Amino acid sequence: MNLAELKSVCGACGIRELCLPAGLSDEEVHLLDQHVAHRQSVRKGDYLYRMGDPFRSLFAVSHGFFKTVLVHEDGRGQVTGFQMMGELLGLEAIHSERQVCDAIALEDSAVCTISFEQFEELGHLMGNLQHRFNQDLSREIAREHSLMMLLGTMRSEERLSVFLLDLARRHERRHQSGDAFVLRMTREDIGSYLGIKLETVSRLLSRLHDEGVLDVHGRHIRILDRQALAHRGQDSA
Amino acid sequence: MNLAELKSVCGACGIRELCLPAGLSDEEVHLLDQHVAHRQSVRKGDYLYRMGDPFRSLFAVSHGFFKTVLVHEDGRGQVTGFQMMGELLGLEAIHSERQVCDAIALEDSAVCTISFEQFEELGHLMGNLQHRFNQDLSREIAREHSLMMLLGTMRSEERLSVFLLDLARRHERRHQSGDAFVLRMTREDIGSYLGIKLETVSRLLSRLHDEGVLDVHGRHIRILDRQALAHRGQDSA
DNA sequence: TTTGCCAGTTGATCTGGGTCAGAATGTCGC
DNA sequence: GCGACATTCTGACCCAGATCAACTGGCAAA
Repeated sequence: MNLAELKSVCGACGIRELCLPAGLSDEEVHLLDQHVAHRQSVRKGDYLYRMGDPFRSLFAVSHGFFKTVLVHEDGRGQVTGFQMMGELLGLEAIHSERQVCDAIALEDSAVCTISFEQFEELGHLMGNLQHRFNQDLSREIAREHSLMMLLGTMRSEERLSVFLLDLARRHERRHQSGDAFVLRMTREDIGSYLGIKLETVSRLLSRLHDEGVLDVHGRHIRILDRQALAHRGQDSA
Repeated sequence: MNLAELKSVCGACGIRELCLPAGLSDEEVHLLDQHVAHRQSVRKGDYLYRMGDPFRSLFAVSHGFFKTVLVHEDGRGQVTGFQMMGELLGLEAIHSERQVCDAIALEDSAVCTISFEQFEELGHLMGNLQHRFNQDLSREIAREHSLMMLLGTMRSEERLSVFLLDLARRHERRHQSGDAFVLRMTREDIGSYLGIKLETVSRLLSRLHDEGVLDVHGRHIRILDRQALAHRGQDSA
């Protein structure tokens, strides 16, 4: 890879339309490229950042898979999200000088790092970029509203169904099969995210398997009946 | 009130430092004032906006009290937040053309309306304003992470305690007593927000009253023992 | 190959909070 | 002030999911 290629990371990136540059013109992407992005790899199990680290940059997942965990002072933790390629990490820390949660790679991954200071300057030059970014932040707020609804009103089977369908949708956006995919996280991570215990996750997966809605082999999932999955929990016992 | 006063709403506003203009210079506030804000009153029980309404403006609560409710297609609803004076409404809709939840006044209230299109232009002129706004959005994301933690890991007594202490803190920021205040919302609203049933809210309030932690008379609350309240649920049975 | 260790599954039992019901209290329009 | 309706409180019972526990399988280090 030569210097020119390094200088045009975003422009040549396969997931450009899933990531920050979505909707920007070639020229704008070029500007974004030149000033603010470089790559960094993160090994499975490693922390991209930890609560309390100084906040300087946003990260875009280039490839791989992350989870973010909010750790309470008494040691209890809650998984607040899973991030796939094209998604941003660090949005929740902008208001602070410090990271407010942990970000951990669930497989060998890479991120594009964007100095937030430079990013704000760039947003100032490029109204379009700033507009997209406002939308990204807002979308994250709306996503979390939905999650609050999930945690506040749904029964456990519905929570898991919603989770699996969300994963399917996100895989499809990335031109990967939404019907068959591999879970990158443990049953415990899923449970934490959904506000249920890992045993319950396991039991629910077994049940959906037995009922022919899913094929479950460890972390390999195949969705056999999306309709059935979509209706789980909300009406049926 | 004459025209000059009307033209300088934010500059003269008592809650200026709690609201969007926080941290801006007098000149910047003047610019914000002149271009984009005017007031609108909302009666108790009225909708400020409904899901599906076109999104054009942000709202800042000038005085009064609101709740936002996310309504699921099957009719189930979840209260996603309560907004006091100085707080912004509509952030979750920026990414869309439409409002994604309902905003309802819980008492006679007033809001300052800010065209989002004009606001983005203004942010472009005023990096400082844009920076503050990024922080506001980020703070909202972090707030919702905490709420996910609450909904995902806490027992009901701890949820209610956290809720009351949060209300107390927000009253104090507004130079109102954090020890004695009036709840503007029903037990059902509180329960919806906290992911528990109204009967449980009622029982918990009665228990905290009996144990001398709170004084509860209908919606009038007095916190008698903050320490006890802060430790509820996490260790004790 | 053995050993140890997670991650996951499954069963038995328990319990916090949900559900249902009814009484008490507030609040608002007239 | 009075009637009507909404909100809150309290009790009795129930159940979804937590907890506790035993077991299985896969994989990595020795």
